[in-house]
Amino acid sequence: MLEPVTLAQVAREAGVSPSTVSRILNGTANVAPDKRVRVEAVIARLNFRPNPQAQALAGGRSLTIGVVTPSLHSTFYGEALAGIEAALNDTPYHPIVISGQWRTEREQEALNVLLARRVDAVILLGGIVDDEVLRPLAQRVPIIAVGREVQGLGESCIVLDNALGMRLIAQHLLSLGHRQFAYISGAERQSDAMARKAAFLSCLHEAGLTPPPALMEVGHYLEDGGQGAAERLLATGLPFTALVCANDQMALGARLALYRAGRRVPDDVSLTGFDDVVTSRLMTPPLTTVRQAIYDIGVSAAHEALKLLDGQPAQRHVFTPELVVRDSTAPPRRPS
Amino acid sequence: MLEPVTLAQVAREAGVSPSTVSRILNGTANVAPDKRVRVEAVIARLNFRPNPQAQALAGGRSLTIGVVTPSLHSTFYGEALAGIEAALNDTPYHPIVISGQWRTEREQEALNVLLARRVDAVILLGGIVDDEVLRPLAQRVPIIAVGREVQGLGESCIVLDNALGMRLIAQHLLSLGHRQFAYISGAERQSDAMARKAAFLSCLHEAGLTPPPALMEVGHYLEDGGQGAAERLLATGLPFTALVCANDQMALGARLALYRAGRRVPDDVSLTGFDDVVTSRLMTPPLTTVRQAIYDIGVSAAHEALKLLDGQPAQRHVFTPELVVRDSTAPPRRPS
DNA sequence: TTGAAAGCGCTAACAC
DNA sequence: GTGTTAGCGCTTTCAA
Repeated sequence: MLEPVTLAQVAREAGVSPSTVSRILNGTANVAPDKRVRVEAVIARLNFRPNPQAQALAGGRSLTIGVVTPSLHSTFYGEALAGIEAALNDTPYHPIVISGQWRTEREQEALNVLLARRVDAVILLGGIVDDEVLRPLAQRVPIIAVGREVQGLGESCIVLDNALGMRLIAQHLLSLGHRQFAYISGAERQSDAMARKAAFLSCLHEAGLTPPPALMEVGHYLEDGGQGAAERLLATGLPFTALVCANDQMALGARLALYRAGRRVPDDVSLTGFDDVVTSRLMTPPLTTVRQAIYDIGVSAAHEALKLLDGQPAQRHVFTPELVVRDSTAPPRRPS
Repeated sequence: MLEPVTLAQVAREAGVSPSTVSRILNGTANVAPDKRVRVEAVIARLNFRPNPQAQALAGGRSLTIGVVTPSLHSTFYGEALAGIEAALNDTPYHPIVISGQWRTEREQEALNVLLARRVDAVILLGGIVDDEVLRPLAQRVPIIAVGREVQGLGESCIVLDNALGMRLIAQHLLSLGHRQFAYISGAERQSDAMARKAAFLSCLHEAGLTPPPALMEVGHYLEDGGQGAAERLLATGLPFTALVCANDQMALGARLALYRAGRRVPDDVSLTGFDDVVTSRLMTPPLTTVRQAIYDIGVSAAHEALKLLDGQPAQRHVFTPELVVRDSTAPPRRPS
């Protein structure tokens, strides 16, 4: 195992002091052109890269940004991670990602690990950990929350207009003539899940409709949850011509339940999602949903983190969703 | 921003020297029981966690394992990442993941960044970077290659029996009575893609069949690639009753092309994948494929990396795939 | 068994 | 502009 080159070696070879090399590396101060040229040549020749651990220790910054995601193998959060990584690409910062695996205590531990690693900032993707936990943490490190409102975190939340998104879906289905709805929600403790559900219900109320409680199910935003919920909905025997899912992943699970039950989409049941993850356009039939520019949201989150680190104030973002009509919705066969 | 607790503070509060605290932390030497108790109490009270940067600098190990993945939002590699993360969970090591975005130069850069970060080992998931690049790297840091053979890397490759997997698929379709096949392959430069293709062709030859070259397409292992390839296959006008895809993601894309073309699955065309990613059982119809325990492969990769770091020799793993028959395959309607 | 002291590779005052 | 000098928080000889 070859030993890595150090800054001291570079300095020696170039006949300058370590500080000069450091200054050139960081642009901290002016350096005479001839020395700069000499040093840069040596750096290139030796293929020198500064040791980030040493930089972190000496500089008090670790040049890393911690990211907590509920899951590493989620189509949805995966896109956000890709956006974050891309946005950090041309900066000295690097993301370090830990998953909370949809469990509160794991998420807590993930945050602790990141703190121990002395990350310079934290980006929290969704997540189920309590606001109470986050607030004290925000005293130790700048936090950007994505897809959730954290009371007391001020402007550093990046959210989607969930109510608008769900209204677009509901109005689309209502205008197709649907009157009998079933709904699969995310978990109670997730603020965006509650926002979507509330918007759905209020839209229906405005149209003079109230879905029976038995047709309001919970699927925890996961594929399996959506499948189970759809199975329970079908088992009620209650009629519905449209099945509204609070995210695309649950719609995918629900699709399987409908397939197994022999219900055709959209002929027998119209199906909708929320998020427009990459795989939704590949479903059979392609899914009508609401586009949440999750990759861009990831990019924004990274930018906000960088701004915070640069001493600038964070700026609240509210992304606007967009209806994407595909083949999974159609007028009900027998309008009731 | 509260200042983190340091080892020196702990030592002072407990009335011992820093070295003693360090020894307790690392189990490096025996410590008198009473001091140990006192120190541990202080650690707990102050919620002290050692600074990993400082540990890295002083100890010469960064306690991180670099992971290079082609993509952060891939159902397939996402599972592997989850496996790696889980396996490292109860160790002092942490993964740091960088994506190569399916581009050689990015992958190279990812490896360089990880080296600069002084990772203690590297796990390379698939990837398209040349073996030539990997071999010198292996001198600087232990490397585990997953899903590809790297000549010269010795035992530290974890692979799947691709030939067996493809044989299972081909034999399944042949036994259903299919005689007219189309095939969508991964890229030329990926050794596993070539292994699967070779196995497919040899299986067909044994059955006395040779698919026309126009029905052998390339889809680069991605959804869009599969869709495009399937569109080109359909455009040839040549008949085929079974469409074999070298991975599930391409099968998903191909499914959309078939849907758009009005070809029913499996009535008009039987469709198969490879990998059994989590979403394949959720396709409409659920996909017949070959299961590659990718999560477990991730776990193994992490274990091998830990063994290497522990000075033990790596051990070559060859995982055995398993046929998973679902609804996307059926006998051809008009056996030709 | 324990403490003192040196040093990991770098940055940042501080002088010159 | 540039070099010298202290550390950053930890581990690890080396003595005691």
